[in-house]
Amino acid sequence: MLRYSSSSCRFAVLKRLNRQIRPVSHTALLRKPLNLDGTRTQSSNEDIGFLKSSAVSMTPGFNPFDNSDAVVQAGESRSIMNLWSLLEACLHSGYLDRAFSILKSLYGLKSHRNSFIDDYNKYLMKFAEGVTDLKVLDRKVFHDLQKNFPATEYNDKTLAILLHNALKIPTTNESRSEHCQTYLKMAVSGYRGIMSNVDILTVENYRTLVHDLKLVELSYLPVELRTLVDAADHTTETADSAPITPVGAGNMSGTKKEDTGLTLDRDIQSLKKDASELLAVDTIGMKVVRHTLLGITLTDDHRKQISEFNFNSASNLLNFEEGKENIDFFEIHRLLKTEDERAAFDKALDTFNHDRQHQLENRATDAAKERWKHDFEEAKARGDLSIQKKLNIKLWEWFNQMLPLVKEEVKRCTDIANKAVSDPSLSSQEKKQNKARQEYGPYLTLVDPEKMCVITILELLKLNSTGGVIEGMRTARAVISVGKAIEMEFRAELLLKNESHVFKDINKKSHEFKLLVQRARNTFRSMKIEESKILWPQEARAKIGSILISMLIHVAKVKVEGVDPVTSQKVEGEAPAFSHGYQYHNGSKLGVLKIHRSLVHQLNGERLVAAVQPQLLPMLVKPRPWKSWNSGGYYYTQSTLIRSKDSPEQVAYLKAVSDASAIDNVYRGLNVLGETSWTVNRKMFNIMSHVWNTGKPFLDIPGNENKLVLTPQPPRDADPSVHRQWKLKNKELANEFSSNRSARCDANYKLEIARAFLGERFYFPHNLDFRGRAYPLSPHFNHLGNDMSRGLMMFWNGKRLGSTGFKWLKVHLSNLFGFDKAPLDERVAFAESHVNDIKDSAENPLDGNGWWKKADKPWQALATCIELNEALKMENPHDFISHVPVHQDGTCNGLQHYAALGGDVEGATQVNLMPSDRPQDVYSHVAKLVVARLERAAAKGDEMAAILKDKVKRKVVKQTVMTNVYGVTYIGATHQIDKQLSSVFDDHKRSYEMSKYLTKHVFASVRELFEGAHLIQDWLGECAKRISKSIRLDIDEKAFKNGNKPDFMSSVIWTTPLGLPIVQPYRENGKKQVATNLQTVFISDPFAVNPINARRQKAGFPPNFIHSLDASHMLLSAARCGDYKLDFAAVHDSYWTHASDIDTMNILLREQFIKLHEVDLIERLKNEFDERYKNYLQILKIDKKSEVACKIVTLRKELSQKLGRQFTLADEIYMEKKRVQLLESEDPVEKANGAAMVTTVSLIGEAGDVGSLEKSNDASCIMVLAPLSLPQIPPKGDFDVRELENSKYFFS
Amino acid sequence: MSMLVKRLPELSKIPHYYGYRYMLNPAVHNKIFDKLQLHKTYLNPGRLKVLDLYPGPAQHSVIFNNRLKPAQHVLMDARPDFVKHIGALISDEEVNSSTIELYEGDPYDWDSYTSMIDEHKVLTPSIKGLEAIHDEFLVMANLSGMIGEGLFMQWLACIGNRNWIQRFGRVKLLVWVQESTAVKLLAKPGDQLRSKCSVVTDAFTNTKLIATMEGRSPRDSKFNSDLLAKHEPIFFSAKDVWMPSGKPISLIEVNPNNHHVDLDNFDYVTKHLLILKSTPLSSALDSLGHGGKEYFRSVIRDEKLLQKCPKDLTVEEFMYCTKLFDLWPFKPDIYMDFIDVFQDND
DNA sequence: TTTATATATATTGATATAAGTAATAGATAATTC
DNA sequence: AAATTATCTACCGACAATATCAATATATATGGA
Repeated sequence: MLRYSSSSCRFAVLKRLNRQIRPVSHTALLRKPLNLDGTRTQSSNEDIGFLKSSAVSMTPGFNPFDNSDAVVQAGESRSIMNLWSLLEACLHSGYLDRAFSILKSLYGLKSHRNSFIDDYNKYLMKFAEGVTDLKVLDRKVFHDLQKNFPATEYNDKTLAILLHNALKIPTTNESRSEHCQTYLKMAVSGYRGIMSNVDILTVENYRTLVHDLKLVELSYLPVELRTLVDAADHTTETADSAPITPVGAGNMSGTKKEDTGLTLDRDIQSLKKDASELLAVDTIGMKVVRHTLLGITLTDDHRKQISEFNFNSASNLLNFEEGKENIDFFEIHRLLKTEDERAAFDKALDTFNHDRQHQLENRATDAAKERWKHDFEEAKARGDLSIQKKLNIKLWEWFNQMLPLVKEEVKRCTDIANKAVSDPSLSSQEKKQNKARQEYGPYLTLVDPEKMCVITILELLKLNSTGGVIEGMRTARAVISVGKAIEMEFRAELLLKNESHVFKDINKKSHEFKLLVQRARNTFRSMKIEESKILWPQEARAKIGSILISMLIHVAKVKVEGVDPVTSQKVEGEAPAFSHGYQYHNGSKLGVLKIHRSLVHQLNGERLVAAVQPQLLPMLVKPRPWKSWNSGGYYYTQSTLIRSKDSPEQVAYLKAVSDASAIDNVYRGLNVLGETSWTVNRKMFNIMSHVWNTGKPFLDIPGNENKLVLTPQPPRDADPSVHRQWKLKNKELANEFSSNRSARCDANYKLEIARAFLGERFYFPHNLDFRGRAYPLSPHFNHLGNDMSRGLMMFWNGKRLGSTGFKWLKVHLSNLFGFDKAPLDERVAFAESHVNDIKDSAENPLDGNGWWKKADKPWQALATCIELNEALKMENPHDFISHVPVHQDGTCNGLQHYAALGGDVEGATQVNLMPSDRPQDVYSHVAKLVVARLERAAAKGDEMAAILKDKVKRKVVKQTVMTNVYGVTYIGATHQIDKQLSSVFDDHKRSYEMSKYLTKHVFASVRELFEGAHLIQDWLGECAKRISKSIRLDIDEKAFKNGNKPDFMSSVIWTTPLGLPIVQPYRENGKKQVATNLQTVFISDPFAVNPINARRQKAGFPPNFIHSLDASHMLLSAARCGDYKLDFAAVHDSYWTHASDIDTMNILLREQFIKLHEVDLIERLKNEFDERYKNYLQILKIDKKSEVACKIVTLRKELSQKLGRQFTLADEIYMEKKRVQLLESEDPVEKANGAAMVTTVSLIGEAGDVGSLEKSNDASCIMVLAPLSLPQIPPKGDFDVRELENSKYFFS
Repeated sequence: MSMLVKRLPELSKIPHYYGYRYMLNPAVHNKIFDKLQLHKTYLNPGRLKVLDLYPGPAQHSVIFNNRLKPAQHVLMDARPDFVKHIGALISDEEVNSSTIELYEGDPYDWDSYTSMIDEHKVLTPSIKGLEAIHDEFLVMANLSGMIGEGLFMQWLACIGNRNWIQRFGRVKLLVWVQESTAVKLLAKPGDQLRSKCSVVTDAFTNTKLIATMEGRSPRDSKFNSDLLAKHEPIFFSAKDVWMPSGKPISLIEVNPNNHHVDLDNFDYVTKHLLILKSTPLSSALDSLGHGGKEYFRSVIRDEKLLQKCPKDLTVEEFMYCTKLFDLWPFKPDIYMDFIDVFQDND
């Protein structure tokens, strides 16, 4: 983005984008008669995000990197991030001097000047903590702002800090009042501006200002705090409870009534704390998680709340079954009779869960440590310290040995940071070490050493057998994981601290007041947490990770057995549990951290699935709604809206549009997804867990294999090919073993998490991949998982089936069986014809004849069978309360979007965009077309066609048709088809030949069917290619370092209909070696701006664009379903809701699809491109002998002579840049100068039709710069998207 | 022989073939032949069988054939253009040799040898003992192409294993390789490029540098100057080499020795130690397995050895480490020393 | 006290590593002479 | 400016080479004015 003129404004851009470019053709008029009447026009003009957002991201003043000078920014944005994280680290570690010098560096970065005050404020806040005299503080601020950072102005936050300290530092009342008044008077945007800094001021501060000093009116306070501040005043005075309205009444007002019903006093049955209940069913694995998950239920506080509810409302329903499992909230909830009761229960559960969620996210490491300690002490008490120690005992020992080392290291770091001068007496090695400490020291001193130890141990155990290492892990992965985990912990603590700050110095008086504070906290969590945008540099992560790991390596020992090769005696000894070494892979070294075999065996034996990231489990409460690009999801675990693959560019765009609140529709959709409540399907869980415990393979659960056994080595002098086979065989065995292991591990994770969430209500916070598709944040266990995960979960809320629901449930079952290509009534009939099978499957899932196992998706089928069976047992099945999500899947969703874009009538029909009595099956249709082609060819005497023509079935072409949307290449498709055909032909060579031939026909058939779609696909590809080979005028000189061809830097950027800016992240990977304690690791610096990977940009754009559309469709549909209070979930192009709501959802999703495609998206995309990439240049080859070419050559010669050297491409670009700047100038003289200027580019511009001059193959070409021009939009077919309103099988 | 030169322009039509380069100056070949003193090994040429791999233009084959007069001389190549060329060449009366024959097979493929020797019995070398270099079998090869280095390393392993053609005895190899490969193979303790393959070369063979290409400026060879002094290779000009472009090449003579090496352990130890080639053994040994540092420090008394870096170690010292490694009760499983490549099916 | 040169140290870049090219082959980008 | 050589091969979620040394860039010290 260039900033040519300061006066350009968003409005102009908006207008440009909105203009109608594609003339409405006659056919279009015919197609869209409704366009002429007002209602339609209105609906298509309604902006769902695109217009506003694209305008923001293309305003000339906006630069993705937040500053105008692209040359500087690439370097600066990186150093800013590094300085920030270092500043943050230094401040939290209390290195104020160093922090100040960092501040100076930050001040030195001009591009950062505007937000510098925020950094200063952070510093000031810390600085003030150590100040005991207000005057000192005043002087400091004055001096800094006048002398040190004269170009900076204070803001309201600065004042809030001063105010806070004026209230904190002991002084006379007069002086205090005086100071406060002064600060208040200095307000930049009024008292409100100062008062809004709840992260600085505390409730007590507010109270003093309002009630004691009477300097501020209550109404200037943020609305959420007023009640509390008022209440704080009352309680201090009366110590008695005044009736208080709950804070954050906004979202709770509906339930206020129950609140009074649940008075908080009296008869609190203190329930016995019973730790053993947690362990009863425990296979030792997952204790950490389980403890974290379940342990929190133990506190009396929680029980109190539950029991209060129990006592008052439904005493006979609450039933703590001692010694079994956690409370089955789901069961309780399900059995409640009235809506009121449910609401009350929900509310109590919510309060309870808010607390648990808090614990879950914050106390994970402590919980693990406690577990180890507990086991250790138990063993000690028993006097059981056998050689084969239990794992936890070992871990506890390691922890205890590691801790002093870590503390020592932290101390050294602190010393060095404070001393700063290095002792000359030290050896060069020590000096080097100290230097390194200076770098990582600040990061290492942020988190409690105890926590760091626990994190290190857990991370390493978790990484066992990852990364293809047989008994261990990759070092690079390990150090970064540990570093990241430390950072995460730090950030969680920080968020926690920030949150508590406002409530810090409240005198907790009464129970009521405490509760009030509690409530306020909860609202605050979703309200006012300022997320940090700071990320630690990878380098810092790797460094502290390696420090910690090397300390663990040093202390962690295991008992080992071996055989003395001389005496053949068994020998026992002790060896490090972890060992750092290397392995080769294809001649590249790979750092590995091996775990000793005895420990690996122990880990397998104890089935420890160490610490699922406890921060990333499903949530017990509704996720924090998305409000901005980095605020939403978990409460204390920072997550960003988009999983940008280390692409600061997209983040910058996102920030801009997010700040302009242009993507609220995205948030709405995501929040609906997050609000869907789930629970574990207990029946399914029991079945699976039974199967699991047998250890035998079952469906997609692999069996339990103990250890890897390799084949024996062939004799030394066997032929080399024999040796090779042996090695291959072993690799295969290892591969099989480890993939089996990881599959089993994965299933184990799923089951353990499900176990922990039995009877719970939980939610999935979502975020987006870079194209806008939504994914749950929690890995392992979520509804995007495999059939097993999906079978394990169901909606928390139940809904009565009703007649349509009953029907849809049957259809669903039929679909799960793969019987989804028939009309709906046939699918219903299919289910009905299997009533007995359903009954048998549901009642004897494992011992019966296992009909359900034959389904495509057996686990989900079984879950559905169970529900259907229950329903059928009822007198009126329609009364059955159903929880199973029923799916509606788009048939080839990518093709559906393509067909809508391209307007192919035939294609649209085949993917069910057109109403039809029967669902169309595009794969069969393509197969038919291919056969037709082959027959024609065979008739002409083509032998291959004759052989193939009766071998082409649906299955043969399916994958290729499917992947065609993703831009599968000819060669890739050949492989796919070869896989199918290889069973037909025994000769590999021949089958490959046939595949090559057949692929051509399949491609041609698909192209024929979706002609418009393919033209669009090609067009998208061509655009991407040209864009990624275009040159920005303000290109970095460094980009020219290798010759006359610059590195291309522009990625394809577009805005989705919802306004989400997408930046394709494909760049060359810029990994570098970073030295750590253990080894150097090869990692990429996320802030490096590398040249574009043009190939991937091109190949990725068509599918990504389509995906961005289907993502938009999904989010729109989600939001709509949210409006209708449906429980909604989605897996990209499969939309889920209750059986009874399917009809509604079907209407809504069609409506949204139409809305999405009513606008000519392709045309709009072209406009956006034209706007965004205007003034970009491309390199063309044109005919040497053409007139323009001659002119250019002459000009180049002239300029070269004037310059006295070769006139380079860089010079040409620079010259053109000058011209454009002049042209866009305000000054008429400059403008005229610009117009008069002749550059090589302007010559091309004058020549007009450049395309005709293009020559690619001939030697008689010269390379010239031309303005970037994109190809014309391909013509559109006649399909009208509104047809699908009545298409039954569009989604089904 | 003059006709061979005549053939050159014709040859230049053959497309570039993955980096292979051939010396095409008869004079140089003759010089090389003189230097090799092959008659000292092959006292009875009447019983000598020669296997010539990737002969390409086969100029050297003809020259060697004429001077060595072996009983049988098999050229193995599979590249169509060269096969055609060789076919024409051996039927040319000027060549005048009844002993040269072509076996069409890919020398890269292990099966080519088994089928040629065991199945079709085209070439049946005698089996000789390990006390001396095989005196009735000679293998020549041109591995100057880009796959050449890899193939040579495998042949080296075959020398260790005594399989492949080395199962017939200690068979001498005359191999054209890229200069960089020769440098690697011949690196001595202390050299920058001392690597596993040079240790292995030292351990299994007695290898000599016979000829190498002159650098652009004379004597800026990558070879160590002591090495040049010791081997006194023949220097030839790049102009005598076809293709005109490509990397410089060298000719080495490999004489397998009668080794007694604990192959697998030796392989593991050298491989791992040489990763940290400039780290003193006292630290580097730790990367051999859990507790490596402690073990080796307890068994190696020689402090001076512990302070040496792997790149400075002699073969004997590596053997010593291997021995100690073998005696280590807690040594790691050396057969699990590979990465399980990440690959997902379907 | 200031500027120029020399030396020390940090950063960057190049190269080697292992040793069947997984069972398959064609298009296209990159590099080199 | 042509020919050889390398890369990649369907999208996303996804998950990563390293040791060593030479050469260059930057910082520090020194010396001279």
